[in-house]
Amino acid sequence: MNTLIVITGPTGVGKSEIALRVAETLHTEIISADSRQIYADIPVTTAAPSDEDMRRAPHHLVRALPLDAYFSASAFEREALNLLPGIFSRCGGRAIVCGGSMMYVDALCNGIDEIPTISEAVRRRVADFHRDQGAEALCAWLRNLDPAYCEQADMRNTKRVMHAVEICLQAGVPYSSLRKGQKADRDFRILKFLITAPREILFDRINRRVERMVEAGMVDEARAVLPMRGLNSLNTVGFKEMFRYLDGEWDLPTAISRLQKNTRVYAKKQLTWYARDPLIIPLDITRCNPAAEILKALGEL
RNA sequence: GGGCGAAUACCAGAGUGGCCAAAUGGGGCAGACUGUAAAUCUGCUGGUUUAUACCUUCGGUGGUUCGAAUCCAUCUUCGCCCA
Repeated sequence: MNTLIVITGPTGVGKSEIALRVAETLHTEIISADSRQIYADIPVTTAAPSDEDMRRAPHHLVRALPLDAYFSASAFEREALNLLPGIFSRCGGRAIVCGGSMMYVDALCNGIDEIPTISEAVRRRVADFHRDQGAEALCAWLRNLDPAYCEQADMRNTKRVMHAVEICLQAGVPYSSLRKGQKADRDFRILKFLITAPREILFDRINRRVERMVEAGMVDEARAVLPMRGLNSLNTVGFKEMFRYLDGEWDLPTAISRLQKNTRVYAKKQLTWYARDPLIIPLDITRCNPAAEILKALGEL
């Protein structure tokens, strides 16, 4: 049976290097599960794999899309499922997925419900309604369209409420009727590893990595994309802080320390998400050699 | 030496007699999560295992008062001003 090796974990923990080592040893390829590294032109801020990394092992879904391209967890699922058969056949039945976008990994491992893609017209209609009528009216609208979803939804999370309304309008049926929550059957085995480190060590790595990013030209990268700041791909830890620096709102040291802090918060959020995954195998970088452990686990199959 | 001002929870900073365990922001902690997810949202943040409850807090000490972070006296420290 083919095996998918999933290497995930909080930002800055060192997933990429581990994935590279495993890929080199197994002569296989890496699919990136990263919602920001998939965009081209922002490699510094997203800590995307370097050209050198890409020479060490073939990468997929990295530095590939223009910043204004739409992408999502379900698009990732589709793209990854399309790529896997080729990689399995080229690489002895093994492939690596490496990345910290929790929902992407989830969509690939467990599947994600079939939901229509929202048209630009619907999106605008809902956004305009929210702008003109406010959040409460939006909730009332959703209660009308899909009372069942409202029972379980966090109605204070306006973005989710908007999205639910969009889906109801686009699909013509209540969103809740599309939410099956059914686990997908995959025709490959999944081995999922969580690369972790004690909090102080992880946070220290993050702080230092941010400093390295700034040295590597993060400010220039942000300046170059500043005119496109409204794009979702740039609604990202790193750009948010650098834009405020470029606006003159913060000085550089302030922007850097806020960026470090926001990255730490993001890492914590990732850890919270992974904590509830019963299938994930934790590998602490201070207590083992993760690449070796992964190879060992594969050998035991 | 004289005059004035300030001292509040991890930090900054409101509060100037009861509605104050004390606004707000930052920081910290915890959590949610099926479609742009590095997004978005939530809770906690003096102690007491629960609390519309009790206890200990607003620089120190001593007062006034039924009641003080808030008023008075005094001390300490820090700013500013006149010498």
